Amino acid sequence: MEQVVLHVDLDQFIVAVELLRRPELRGEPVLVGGIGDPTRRGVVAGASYEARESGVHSGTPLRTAAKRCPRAVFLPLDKDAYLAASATFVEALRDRSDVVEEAGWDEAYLLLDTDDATRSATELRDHVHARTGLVCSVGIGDNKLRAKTASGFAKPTAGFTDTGIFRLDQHNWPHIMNERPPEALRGVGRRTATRLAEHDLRTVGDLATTDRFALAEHFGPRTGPWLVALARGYDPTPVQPEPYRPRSYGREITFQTDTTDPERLRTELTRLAHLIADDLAVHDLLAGRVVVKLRNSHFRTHSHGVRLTTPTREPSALAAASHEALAAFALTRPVRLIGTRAELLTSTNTETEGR
DNA sequence: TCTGGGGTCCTAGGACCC
DNA sequence: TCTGGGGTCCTAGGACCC
Repeated sequence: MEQVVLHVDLDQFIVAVELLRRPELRGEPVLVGGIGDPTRRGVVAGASYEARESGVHSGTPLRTAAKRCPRAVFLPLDKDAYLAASATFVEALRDRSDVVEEAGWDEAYLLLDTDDATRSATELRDHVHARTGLVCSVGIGDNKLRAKTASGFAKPTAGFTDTGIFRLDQHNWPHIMNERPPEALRGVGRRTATRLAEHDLRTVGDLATTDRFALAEHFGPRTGPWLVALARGYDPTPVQPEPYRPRSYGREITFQTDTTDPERLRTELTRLAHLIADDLAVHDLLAGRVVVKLRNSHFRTHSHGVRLTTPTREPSALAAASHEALAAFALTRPVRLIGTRAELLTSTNTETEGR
């Protein structure tokens, strides 16, 4: 008997949910994003494997996607449909383990005691498919980081296996990972990879053999050592079965055309503040601070916050605080995006190591 | 690449205090 | 008031993820 961490990741989740109700689109390049209109501002949220062959991925601007893949079928985002599918997915996982941690709509970690991890993973895939109609990839690991990384290799597009299952542990981690770029690590993006390259750290192996304290000098007291641990495949964070507790609720919108009208900004903030107030009321929560975010026509993002004198979820109070925060901006350039976010009262945060 | 919307966490730097 | 050093708290910005 051994205990393993499984990372279960639904394949092309958003598109897969759409195909369940539009089976005639199976095999076609399908792109989901925005309101389904590629002439409007927005990005791709879900791309079918056929569409990805044309160089379109999640995050690609819709306009660009339409140029690269003129045959593509564009569909609007249907958040409620994905939430419903996600709920069924998590139920299916809970049928098989008491320790399940959701990590977004389409992925989760779970702890499993088993005599045969591969067989259990296969059985889990079948069970998820039977309950949801969706296909998933499963990573088996000795911690969350290795399980998550493994599920990436288990994907049909990764070319490692056609079983939908891959295993990473302390024994094969260096062999599989050391020659790859640091961006192969979850948590290392392009910016960090560039900074690492400036220190001649170009592979996971390079990073794994670096002195943690030397790296702390350049990347900060927590981030430096954390990066080295990541490269070695270490991850002390436990699979947390406790329900997720949000720290903030926010809303933002991108204007179809940039605006310079301050009254329009205030009106928009009022509307967004009311939506957030509804969220807080539904969850019976109070805000302690409000932060307004603006993105200008140069795509530079700035924010200003206001502390609430008394914690509240009153729409008028959240709107007033948002307007107060807005007044702190210089407003020298046309505004592309405006948003506001309510930070919840800090419920005595319990310290956990890692990230 | 004319670049959404929802989030989380970390860091630097200033204010303030002793 | 020709001014050190350490600690804490807060804010804005940035990196990253799905």
